[in-house]
Amino acid sequence: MKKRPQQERSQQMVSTLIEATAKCISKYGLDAVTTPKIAEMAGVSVGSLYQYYDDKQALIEALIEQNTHHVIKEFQEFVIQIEAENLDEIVRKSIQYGFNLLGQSDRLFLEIAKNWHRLPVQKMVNIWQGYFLDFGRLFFAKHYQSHAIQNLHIKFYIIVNSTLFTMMQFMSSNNPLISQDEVVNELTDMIVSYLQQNRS
Amino acid sequence: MKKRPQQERSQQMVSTLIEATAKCISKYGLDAVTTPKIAEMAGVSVGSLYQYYDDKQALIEALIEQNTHHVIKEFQEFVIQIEAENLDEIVRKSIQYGFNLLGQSDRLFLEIAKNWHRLPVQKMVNIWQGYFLDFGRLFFAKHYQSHAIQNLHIKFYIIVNSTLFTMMQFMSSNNPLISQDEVVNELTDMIVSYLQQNRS
Amino acid sequence: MKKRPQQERSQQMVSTLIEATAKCISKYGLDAVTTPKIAEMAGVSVGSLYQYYDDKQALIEALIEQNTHHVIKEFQEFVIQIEAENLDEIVRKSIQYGFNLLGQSDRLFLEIAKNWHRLPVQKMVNIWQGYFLDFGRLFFAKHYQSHAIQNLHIKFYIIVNSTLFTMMQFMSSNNPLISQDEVVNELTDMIVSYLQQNRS
Amino acid sequence: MKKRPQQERSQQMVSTLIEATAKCISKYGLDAVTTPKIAEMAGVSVGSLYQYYDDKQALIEALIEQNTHHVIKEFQEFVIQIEAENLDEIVRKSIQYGFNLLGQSDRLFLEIAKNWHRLPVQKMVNIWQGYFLDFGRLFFAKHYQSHAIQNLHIKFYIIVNSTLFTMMQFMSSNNPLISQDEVVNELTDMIVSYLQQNRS
DNA sequence: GATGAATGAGCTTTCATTCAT
DNA sequence: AATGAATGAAAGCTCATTCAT
Repeated sequence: MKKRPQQERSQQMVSTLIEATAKCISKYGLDAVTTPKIAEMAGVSVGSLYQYYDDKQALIEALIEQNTHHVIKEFQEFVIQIEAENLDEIVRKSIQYGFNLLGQSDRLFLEIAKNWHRLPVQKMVNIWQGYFLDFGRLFFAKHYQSHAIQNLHIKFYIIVNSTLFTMMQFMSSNNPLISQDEVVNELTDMIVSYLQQNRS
Repeated sequence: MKKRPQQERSQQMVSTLIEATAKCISKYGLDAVTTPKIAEMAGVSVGSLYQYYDDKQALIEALIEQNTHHVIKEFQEFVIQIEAENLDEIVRKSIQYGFNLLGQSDRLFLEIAKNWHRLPVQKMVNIWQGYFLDFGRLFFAKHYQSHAIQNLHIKFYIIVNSTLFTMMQFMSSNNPLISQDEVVNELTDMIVSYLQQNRS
Repeated sequence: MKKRPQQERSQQMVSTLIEATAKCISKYGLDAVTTPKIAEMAGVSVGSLYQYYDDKQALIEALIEQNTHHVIKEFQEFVIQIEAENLDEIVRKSIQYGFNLLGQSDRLFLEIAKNWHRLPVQKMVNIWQGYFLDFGRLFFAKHYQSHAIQNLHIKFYIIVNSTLFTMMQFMSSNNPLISQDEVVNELTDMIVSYLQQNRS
Repeated sequence: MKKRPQQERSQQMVSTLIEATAKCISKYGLDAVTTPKIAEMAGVSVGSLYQYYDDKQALIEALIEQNTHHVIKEFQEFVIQIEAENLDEIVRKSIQYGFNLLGQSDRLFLEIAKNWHRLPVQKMVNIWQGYFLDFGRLFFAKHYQSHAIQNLHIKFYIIVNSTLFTMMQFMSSNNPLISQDEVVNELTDMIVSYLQQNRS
């Protein structure tokens, strides 16, 4: 961030700008977002935008970062309250939760997901993976003490990427031959069988 | 396509343009490709480009389509000559093949993969899935006659998307903690355990 | 230059653009010249400007260069036809010629002279100095054979810079206490006495 | 100036602003100086800047004026203590002094010199000339009583402008073929021979 | 008086597309 | 059919200046 705001209304401005950016991405898609559009959506001048962010990219990154933290926090709270000792159920509910997330918030998450490689989402993915990894270790320690799982970090890398992209792809293409429930079921099956493979 | 070229000269032009587009994407990246650059690379005028394609998008679509057919054809030939009756080996070799494909061809496939959602790749994915589906049915009919696999088309939808994106993500980010072999192994494990789940 | 024009009308365009740039500098001053103004003055679109020149700076440089060559050529022709074997007269007439040059052509030369250090005028100055140097050597060889002048290149460096800037300064400030003729006289005196110093 | 500050606080502010302007010109160059940068450098708000100066230009003018007075005063003190009755030596030492001035003080004087025409330097030049004129009259009255020098004010106009610009040009361009000492020598020669011309 | 957030006209530059030749 | 010069809307960004606090 370019400037550490010193008055309260600056905080307001930062919020307004990020919110406007989110709205613009939802409305126009990431490719068509422009600084004039963001400024207009925020009801401020272009100049103001550049008082707070070095450039357009910095603004979008701020949005992503803010969102990631928000989403992960919510997801953590969600997972904690899952009352399931069963891997299948945890996975299924998590995927379900992910679909809800992608489905709400207009196209925002979808746009982010689709533009993956041009956004600083790697950071976000790493956080997610780290989180899953911790969670996974705990879970497996508790339920499958006998066997430590090999390569857990690679497995989670593969699961996270596979799942996110398949979900995103499904959401963007409105495939009429497959229902969302089916995708949830099958993804769950895939993940669970993968993790339980070699397990007695 | 604007025009169904029926003369050899036109066919030649179409080929040249598509080839030039491929080279430009490889050289500059999809974002930086411009019609003047393509025309220059092809050694023709911009005007000619627009004689054969309505717009830039149409030209890129043509490239994708042509490429898909080409790649699938090559892949089919590759699969046929795999001398393996073992699911694990088939999957492993196919993924290996995919990595080779992404790795070679300059950046072309990688650029396509990364820009997935902005390209008419759905068509391509559908073709892939159709192909896999046919292949899968044959394979399972032969080896696991006893049990028809439920939801095979969904399973392949999930496998194709999961695999392609994970591979692409791996190729674009140069993750130093994970090796390509590990990704091949784990993806293979995931797919195989998924397909063999519920199987005695 | 960005593009080697391949059609005749391109040559026309290049001329038009340079001419328009000259007019704009004359009209608005170098600081206030903008690409839209140049394009408008030329009666073409901004885009055309960028087809022929990489950027605004390149266009201005082209103008300077063209002008330098033009002016030096004219000056050479002027000097040749001075029928004077007398140093004083040659210098006086040259300065007179310079004033005429600065005085005509709207403010163009004046603006160039004033913005000296931000323009690629060094090249131009070097050309001028080289020219003067050759001329000077010939002149002194002819008239003052007995004594070679020491440090002729430095002397010309000092004379060229002193004269050009004093003239420019005089032209821009409209000093009411000094007349142009007086400046011509005194500059001539200074130069001549400088060059004839130590001479019997 | 917008406001004649009569309180000490204001005097302080004026000084601070001018000093900050000088620092900014040294640091960024005249072209890249902005009012926010000046305010920041001064440790005050932009608003305050505009409380004391109508606009950026006025502030820079104030800096120039203050500096001129300061420099001239120092120069006077310098000249007084030159113990030389010889014109050559006085001129030489003065030019030497000027080079030291341009060379020190970061880029400030150089920037001023280079941007000559956009700054209210005329006033400064006039002051210099006035000073030199007085000095010159005294000097010539003392040493060359017999002949009053004609056109002394014009001669000094020409000398001041010639010298300042040649020095500035030399400082800004780092000409590798000419040394500073040579420039000092030749300028001195030029000025001295000019002033002593027609003198027995 | 002092602040500094907000402004917005205006700059340079790009590139898909057109159309006279 | 082929050409490529010309287009111009629109992008990202800057900064002197203002004015509500």
